[in-house]
Amino acid sequence: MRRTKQRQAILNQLLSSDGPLSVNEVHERASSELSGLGMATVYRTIKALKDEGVISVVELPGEDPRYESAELGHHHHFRCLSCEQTFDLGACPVGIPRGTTLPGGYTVEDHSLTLYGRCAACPAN
Amino acid sequence: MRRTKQRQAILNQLLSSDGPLSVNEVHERASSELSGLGMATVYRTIKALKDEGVISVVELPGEDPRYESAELGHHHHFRCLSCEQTFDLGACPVGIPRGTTLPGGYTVEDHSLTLYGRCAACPAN
DNA sequence: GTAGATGCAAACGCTTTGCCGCTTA
DNA sequence: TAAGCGGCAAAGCGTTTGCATCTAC
Repeated sequence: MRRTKQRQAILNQLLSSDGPLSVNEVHERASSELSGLGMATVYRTIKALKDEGVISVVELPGEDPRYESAELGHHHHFRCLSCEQTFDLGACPVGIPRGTTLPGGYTVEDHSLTLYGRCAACPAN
Repeated sequence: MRRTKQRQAILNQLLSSDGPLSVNEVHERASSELSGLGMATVYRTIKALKDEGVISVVELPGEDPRYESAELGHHHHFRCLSCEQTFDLGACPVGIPRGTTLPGGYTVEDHSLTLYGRCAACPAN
């Protein structure tokens, strides 16, 4: 994979963010670093980075897919209802180990949790 | 709202399912009850039922929106990785009350949890 | 009889693809 | 200098809308 200024800008944004970014967010932020950046390039580059395993997809309920470094392990996300930014969280508060069987015969292999509320920068009202 | 056979069929499917249904799933199932049912009708009817508060939207990560009876209270969903059906779950295993503040200053108001695995009807391999 | 509902097809918005000139190694 | 990459514009695809016809009330 070639090292171009477009890819540099896109990867910069993805790796320096404190939460996963959508295609639009990447485009906005990377454009301010490199104006004229095309949308198609962002789509193609994100796809390539994903295929190479550099970034991974974060799917949140009702949101466009977001992308973040693939280095991060199992973690969940917090979405601020005020500023609509999405942040990474550390701890996992879900006490359901792999292999647990729930009433109804559902065997759990994985889970996805998203928390909603207000981030530190957004006042309570 | 008028009582037509199309709406009857659509509502039937939504209320009798044991999990939320996507627009496509509603269309498939309702079509078998009433062939010739148009996609636009399904979209329009679902929108109307939602606006009236009869059904509510269920957004799962990476999935098209699904719809289910609005009567159901706070609950979560289980997605079978084998048959790709989505089921309602009863208990909520997330021990984070509203108002909890997490490290980083995130104040939690709500959450969304989806479990993945195998349903009772799908053998382990 | 009439307002509202349906089905078809066109419009729409976002993502992907084709093409060709430009750039990196 | 040659394969890869970027930008533009066209193609795709799922959802929404306009319109004429039909139907529940």
